[in-house]
Amino acid sequence: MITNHASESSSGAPSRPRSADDLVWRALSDPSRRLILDRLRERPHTTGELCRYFESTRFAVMKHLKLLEAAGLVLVERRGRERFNHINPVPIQEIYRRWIRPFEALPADRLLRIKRLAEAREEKE
Amino acid sequence: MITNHASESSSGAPSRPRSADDLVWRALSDPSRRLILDRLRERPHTTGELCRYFESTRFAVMKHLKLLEAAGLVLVERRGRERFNHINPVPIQEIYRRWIRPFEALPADRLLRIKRLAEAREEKE
DNA sequence: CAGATATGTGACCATTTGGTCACATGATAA
DNA sequence: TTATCATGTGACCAAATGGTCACATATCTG
Repeated sequence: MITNHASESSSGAPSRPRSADDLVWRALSDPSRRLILDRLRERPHTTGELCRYFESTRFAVMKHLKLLEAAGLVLVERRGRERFNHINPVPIQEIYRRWIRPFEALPADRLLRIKRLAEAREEKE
Repeated sequence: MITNHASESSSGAPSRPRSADDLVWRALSDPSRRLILDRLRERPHTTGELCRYFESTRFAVMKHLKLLEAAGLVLVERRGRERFNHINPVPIQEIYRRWIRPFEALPADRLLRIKRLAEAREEKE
Protein backbone atom coordinates (compact mmCIF):
# COMPACT_ATOMS: atom_id res chain seq x y z
CA MET A 1 0.00 0.00 0.00
CA ILE A 2 1.62 3.21 -1.21
CA THR A 3 0.89 6.28 0.88
CA ASN A 4 3.63 8.73 -0.09
CA HIS A 5 5.60 9.44 3.05
CA ALA A 6 8.53 11.78 3.51
CA SER A 7 11.91 10.39 2.48
CA GLU A 8 14.13 13.11 3.92
CA SER A 9 13.99 14.02 7.58
CA SER A 10 11.96 17.21 7.77
CA SER A 11 9.20 18.65 9.87
CA GLY A 12 7.44 22.00 9.71
CA ALA A 13 8.36 24.85 7.39
CA PRO A 14 12.16 25.31 6.99
CA SER A 15 11.84 29.11 6.79
CA ARG A 16 13.58 29.80 3.46
CA PRO A 17 14.91 33.29 2.72
CA ARG A 18 11.77 34.21 0.71
CA SER A 19 12.09 35.59 -2.78
CA ALA A 20 11.20 39.17 -3.66
CA ASP A 21 8.02 38.02 -5.38
CA ASP A 22 7.06 36.01 -2.37
CA LEU A 23 7.42 39.03 -0.14
CA VAL A 24 4.96 40.88 -2.34
CA TRP A 25 2.43 38.04 -2.41
CA ARG A 26 2.72 37.60 1.32
CA ALA A 27 2.24 41.31 1.92
CA LEU A 28 -0.85 41.38 -0.27
CA SER A 29 -2.44 38.37 1.39
CA ASP A 30 -3.63 40.28 4.45
CA PRO A 31 -6.87 42.30 4.21
CA SER A 32 -5.64 45.02 6.57
CA ARG A 33 -2.58 45.57 4.41
CA ARG A 34 -4.71 45.73 1.28
CA LEU A 35 -6.85 48.31 3.03
CA ILE A 36 -3.72 50.34 3.79
CA LEU A 37 -2.75 50.21 0.13
CA ASP A 38 -6.26 51.31 -0.83
CA ARG A 39 -5.81 54.42 1.29
CA LEU A 40 -2.33 55.11 -0.02
CA ARG A 41 -3.63 54.84 -3.55
CA GLU A 42 -5.75 57.94 -2.94
CA ARG A 43 -2.89 59.95 -1.43
CA PRO A 44 0.15 59.53 0.86
CA HIS A 45 -0.68 59.18 4.55
CA THR A 46 1.31 59.47 7.73
CA THR A 47 1.29 56.46 10.00
CA GLY A 48 -0.93 58.26 12.47
CA GLU A 49 -3.49 59.08 9.79
CA LEU A 50 -3.61 55.47 8.68
CA CYS A 51 -4.26 54.30 12.23
CA ARG A 52 -7.59 56.10 12.25
CA TYR A 53 -8.96 53.70 9.66
CA PHE A 54 -8.34 50.65 11.84
CA GLU A 55 -9.74 49.06 14.96
CA SER A 56 -6.39 47.60 15.89
CA THR A 57 -3.63 49.52 17.62
CA ARG A 58 -0.90 51.66 16.12
CA PHE A 59 1.60 48.87 16.69
CA ALA A 60 -0.25 46.46 14.45
CA VAL A 61 -0.46 49.11 11.72
CA MET A 62 3.27 49.75 12.05
CA LYS A 63 4.03 46.09 11.66
CA HIS A 64 1.92 46.01 8.51
CA LEU A 65 3.76 49.04 7.17
CA LYS A 66 7.09 47.39 7.85
CA LEU A 67 6.08 44.32 5.83
CA LEU A 68 4.74 46.49 3.02
CA GLU A 69 7.98 48.44 2.98
CA ALA A 70 10.08 45.26 2.92
CA ALA A 71 8.06 44.11 -0.08
CA GLY A 72 8.73 47.41 -1.83
CA LEU A 73 5.03 48.25 -1.93
CA VAL A 74 5.40 51.26 0.33
CA LEU A 75 8.07 53.95 0.14
CA VAL A 76 8.77 56.05 3.20
CA GLU A 77 9.46 59.74 3.23
CA ARG A 78 10.63 61.03 6.58
CA ARG A 79 9.63 64.65 7.27
CA GLY A 80 10.37 65.92 10.74
CA ARG A 81 8.79 63.63 13.28
CA GLU A 82 6.27 62.42 10.75
CA ARG A 83 6.56 59.51 8.38
CA PHE A 84 4.76 59.79 5.08
CA ASN A 85 3.91 56.47 3.49
CA HIS A 86 3.68 56.45 -0.30
CA ILE A 87 2.43 53.62 -2.43
CA ASN A 88 4.74 52.08 -5.01
CA PRO A 89 2.72 50.47 -7.79
CA VAL A 90 5.70 48.81 -9.48
CA PRO A 91 5.76 45.49 -7.55
CA ILE A 92 2.05 45.00 -8.14
CA GLN A 93 2.51 45.61 -11.85
CA GLU A 94 5.38 43.13 -11.93
CA ILE A 95 3.26 40.49 -10.26
CA TYR A 96 0.58 41.12 -12.82
CA ARG A 97 2.92 40.99 -15.78
CA ARG A 98 4.85 37.95 -14.70
CA TRP A 99 2.18 35.83 -13.11
CA ILE A 100 -1.40 37.00 -13.54
CA ARG A 101 -1.48 37.97 -17.18
CA PRO A 102 -0.36 34.52 -18.39
CA PHE A 103 -3.51 33.06 -16.87
CA GLU A 104 -5.65 35.06 -19.27
CA ALA A 105 -4.51 33.05 -22.28
CA LEU A 106 -6.25 29.67 -22.06
CA PRO A 107 -7.49 27.92 -25.19
CA ALA A 108 -11.23 28.11 -25.83
CA ASP A 109 -11.84 24.38 -25.54
CA ARG A 110 -10.34 24.30 -22.07
CA LEU A 111 -12.35 27.32 -21.03
CA LEU A 112 -15.51 25.55 -22.14
CA ARG A 113 -14.67 22.47 -20.06
CA ILE A 114 -13.93 24.66 -17.09
CA LYS A 115 -17.24 26.42 -17.49
CA ARG A 116 -19.08 23.09 -17.52
CA LEU A 117 -17.25 21.94 -14.39
CA ALA A 118 -18.10 25.17 -12.63
CA GLU A 119 -21.78 24.79 -13.52
CA ALA A 120 -21.80 21.19 -12.32
CA ARG A 121 -20.33 22.29 -9.01
CA GLU A 122 -22.90 25.03 -8.56
CA GLU A 123 -25.74 22.55 -9.04
CA LYS A 124 -24.43 20.42 -6.22
CA GLU A 125 -25.04 23.32 -3.82
CA MET B 1 2.01 60.68 26.36
CA ILE B 2 -0.21 59.21 23.68
CA THR B 3 0.70 55.72 22.58
CA ASN B 4 -2.52 54.45 20.98
CA HIS B 5 -3.60 51.46 23.02
CA ALA B 6 -6.58 49.19 22.44
CA SER B 7 -9.90 50.53 23.74
CA GLU B 8 -12.02 47.40 23.34
CA SER B 9 -11.04 44.17 25.02
CA SER B 10 -9.45 42.11 22.28
CA SER B 11 -6.40 39.94 21.80
CA GLY B 12 -5.17 38.03 18.79
CA ALA B 13 -7.14 37.59 15.56
CA PRO B 14 -10.87 36.91 16.13
CA SER B 15 -11.02 34.53 13.13
CA ARG B 16 -13.63 36.21 10.94
CA PRO B 17 -15.49 34.20 8.29
CA ARG B 18 -13.18 35.43 5.50
CA SER B 19 -14.62 36.95 2.35
CA ALA B 20 -14.44 35.22 -1.03
CA ASP B 21 -11.76 37.64 -2.18
CA ASP B 22 -9.74 36.98 0.91
CA LEU B 23 -9.85 33.24 0.27
CA VAL B 24 -8.34 33.85 -3.15
CA TRP B 25 -5.60 36.16 -1.87
CA ARG B 26 -4.80 33.76 0.92
CA ALA B 27 -4.62 30.84 -1.49
CA LEU B 28 -2.30 32.75 -3.81
CA SER B 29 0.05 33.80 -1.02
CA ASP B 30 1.81 30.44 -0.78
CA PRO B 31 4.59 29.63 -3.28
CA SER B 32 3.74 25.91 -3.40
CA ARG B 33 0.17 26.72 -4.30
CA ARG B 34 1.28 29.13 -7.00
CA LEU B 35 3.48 26.36 -8.36
CA ILE B 36 0.48 24.05 -8.47
CA LEU B 37 -1.45 26.64 -10.42
CA ASP B 38 1.49 27.00 -12.80
CA ARG B 39 1.26 23.30 -13.57
CA LEU B 40 -2.50 23.35 -13.93
CA ARG B 41 -2.20 26.22 -16.34
CA GLU B 42 -0.40 23.91 -18.78
CA ARG B 43 -2.96 21.11 -18.47
CA PRO B 44 -5.15 19.38 -15.86
CA HIS B 45 -3.29 17.08 -13.48
CA THR B 46 -4.34 14.35 -11.10
CA THR B 47 -3.33 14.79 -7.49
CA GLY B 48 -0.73 12.04 -7.85
CA GLU B 49 0.85 13.71 -10.85
CA LEU B 50 1.11 17.01 -8.99
CA CYS B 51 2.85 15.33 -6.08
CA ARG B 52 5.82 14.49 -8.28
CA TYR B 53 6.69 18.17 -8.59
CA PHE B 54 7.08 18.60 -4.84
CA GLU B 55 9.48 17.64 -2.11
CA SER B 56 6.74 17.56 0.48
CA THR B 57 4.34 14.68 0.96
CA ARG B 58 1.09 13.96 -0.77
CA PHE B 59 -0.80 15.13 2.31
CA ALA B 60 0.61 18.63 2.08
CA VAL B 61 -0.28 18.80 -1.61
CA MET B 62 -3.80 17.66 -0.82
CA LYS B 63 -4.19 20.36 1.78
CA HIS B 64 -3.06 22.94 -0.75
CA LEU B 65 -5.55 21.60 -3.28
CA LYS B 66 -8.33 21.83 -0.73
CA LEU B 67 -7.55 25.49 -0.10
CA LEU B 68 -7.33 26.20 -3.81
CA GLU B 69 -10.68 24.49 -4.34
CA ALA B 70 -12.29 26.46 -1.51
CA ALA B 71 -11.06 29.64 -3.16
CA GLY B 72 -12.60 28.54 -6.46
CA LEU B 73 -9.20 28.51 -8.16
CA VAL B 74 -9.28 24.78 -8.77
CA LEU B 75 -12.22 22.76 -10.09
CA VAL B 76 -12.28 19.04 -9.44
CA GLU B 77 -13.38 16.40 -11.89
CA ARG B 78 -13.71 12.97 -10.34
CA ARG B 79 -13.03 10.13 -12.79
CA GLY B 80 -12.94 6.65 -11.25
CA ARG B 81 -10.41 6.56 -8.48
CA GLU B 82 -8.60 9.54 -9.91
CA ARG B 83 -9.16 13.20 -9.25
CA PHE B 84 -8.39 15.62 -12.06
CA ASN B 85 -7.63 19.12 -10.93
CA HIS B 86 -8.48 21.89 -13.38
CA ILE B 87 -7.52 25.51 -13.05
CA ASN B 88 -10.25 28.13 -12.95
CA PRO B 89 -8.90 31.49 -14.13
CA VAL B 90 -12.02 33.46 -13.18
CA PRO B 91 -11.13 34.35 -9.55
CA ILE B 92 -7.71 35.57 -10.62
CA GLN B 93 -9.25 37.75 -13.28
CA GLU B 94 -11.72 39.14 -10.76
CA ILE B 95 -8.91 40.02 -8.37
CA TYR B 96 -7.15 41.76 -11.19
CA ARG B 97 -10.17 43.67 -12.35
CA ARG B 98 -11.34 44.76 -8.92
CA TRP B 99 -8.08 45.40 -7.16
CA ILE B 100 -4.95 45.33 -9.27
CA ARG B 101 -5.99 47.31 -12.32
CA PRO B 102 -6.96 50.39 -10.30
CA PHE B 103 -3.35 50.68 -9.20
CA GLU B 104 -2.23 51.29 -12.74
CA ALA B 105 -3.89 54.69 -12.90
CA LEU B 106 -1.79 57.05 -10.82
CA PRO B 107 -1.28 60.68 -11.91
CA ALA B 108 2.09 61.45 -13.48
CA ASP B 109 3.22 63.89 -10.80
CA ARG B 110 2.75 61.28 -8.09
CA LEU B 111 4.60 58.70 -10.16
CA LEU B 112 7.52 61.10 -10.47
CA ARG B 113 7.67 61.62 -6.71
CA ILE B 114 7.54 57.88 -6.16
CA LYS B 115 10.37 57.37 -8.62
CA ARG B 116 12.53 59.90 -6.74
CA LEU B 117 11.78 58.24 -3.42
CA ALA B 118 12.69 54.85 -4.86
CA GLU B 119 15.99 56.20 -6.16
CA ALA B 120 16.79 57.81 -2.83
CA ARG B 121 16.16 54.50 -1.09
CA GLU B 122 18.42 52.62 -3.49
CA GLU B 123 21.29 54.99 -2.81
CA LYS B 124 21.07 54.28 0.89
CA GLU B 125 21.92 50.62 0.19
C1' DC C 1 -11.57 -12.49 -4.91
C1' DA C 2 -6.90 -10.42 -3.68
C1' DG C 3 -3.58 -7.20 -4.02
C1' DA C 4 -2.10 -2.84 -5.75
C1' DT C 5 -3.48 2.22 -6.67
C1' DA C 6 -5.38 6.74 -5.76
C1' DT C 7 -7.39 9.51 -2.82
C1' DG C 8 -9.45 11.08 1.80
C1' DT C 9 -9.57 12.18 7.08
C1' DG C 10 -8.37 13.30 11.73
C1' DA C 11 -4.88 13.97 15.10
C1' DC C 12 -0.82 16.08 16.08
C1' DC C 13 3.34 19.33 15.89
C1' DA C 14 6.61 23.37 15.05
C1' DT C 15 6.82 27.73 13.03
C1' DT C 16 4.82 31.88 11.44
C1' DT C 17 1.70 35.52 11.96
C1' DG C 18 -1.07 39.23 13.68
C1' DG C 19 -1.83 41.24 17.68
C1' DT C 20 -0.88 43.46 22.32
C1' DC C 21 1.94 46.30 25.61
C1' DA C 22 5.91 48.67 28.31
C1' DC C 23 9.26 51.48 27.27
C1' DA C 24 12.23 54.56 24.44
C1' DT C 25 13.65 58.36 21.17
C1' DG C 26 13.42 62.40 18.28
C1' DA C 27 10.88 66.64 16.80
C1' DT C 28 7.62 70.56 17.99
C1' DA C 29 5.13 73.90 20.22
C1' DA C 30 3.93 76.69 24.35
C1' DT D 1 12.89 74.25 28.34
C1' DT D 2 9.51 71.37 29.19
C1' DA D 3 5.48 68.99 28.04
C1' DT D 4 3.37 66.90 24.05
C1' DC D 5 3.24 64.48 19.80
C1' DA D 6 4.65 60.94 16.25
C1' DT D 7 7.14 57.20 15.65
C1' DG D 8 10.15 53.05 16.88
C1' DT D 9 11.66 48.53 19.35
C1' DG D 10 11.71 44.27 21.86
C1' DA D 11 9.22 40.94 24.50
C1' DC D 12 5.39 38.34 24.71
C1' DC D 13 0.95 35.69 23.43
C1' DA D 14 -2.86 33.12 20.99
C1' DA D 15 -4.28 31.58 16.73
C1' DA D 16 -3.48 30.30 12.06
C1' DT D 17 -0.53 27.81 8.91
C1' DG D 18 2.10 24.23 6.62
C1' DG D 19 3.70 20.10 7.50
C1' DT D 20 3.79 15.08 9.09
C1' DC D 21 1.69 10.42 9.91
C1' DA D 22 -1.63 6.38 11.03
C1' DC D 23 -5.46 4.81 9.28
C1' DA D 24 -9.42 4.43 6.09
C1' DT D 25 -12.13 3.98 1.70
C1' DA D 26 -12.95 3.35 -3.04
C1' DT D 27 -11.39 1.75 -7.53
C1' DC D 28 -9.01 -0.83 -10.71
C1' DT D 29 -6.41 -5.22 -12.42
C1' DG D 30 -4.94 -9.93 -12.58
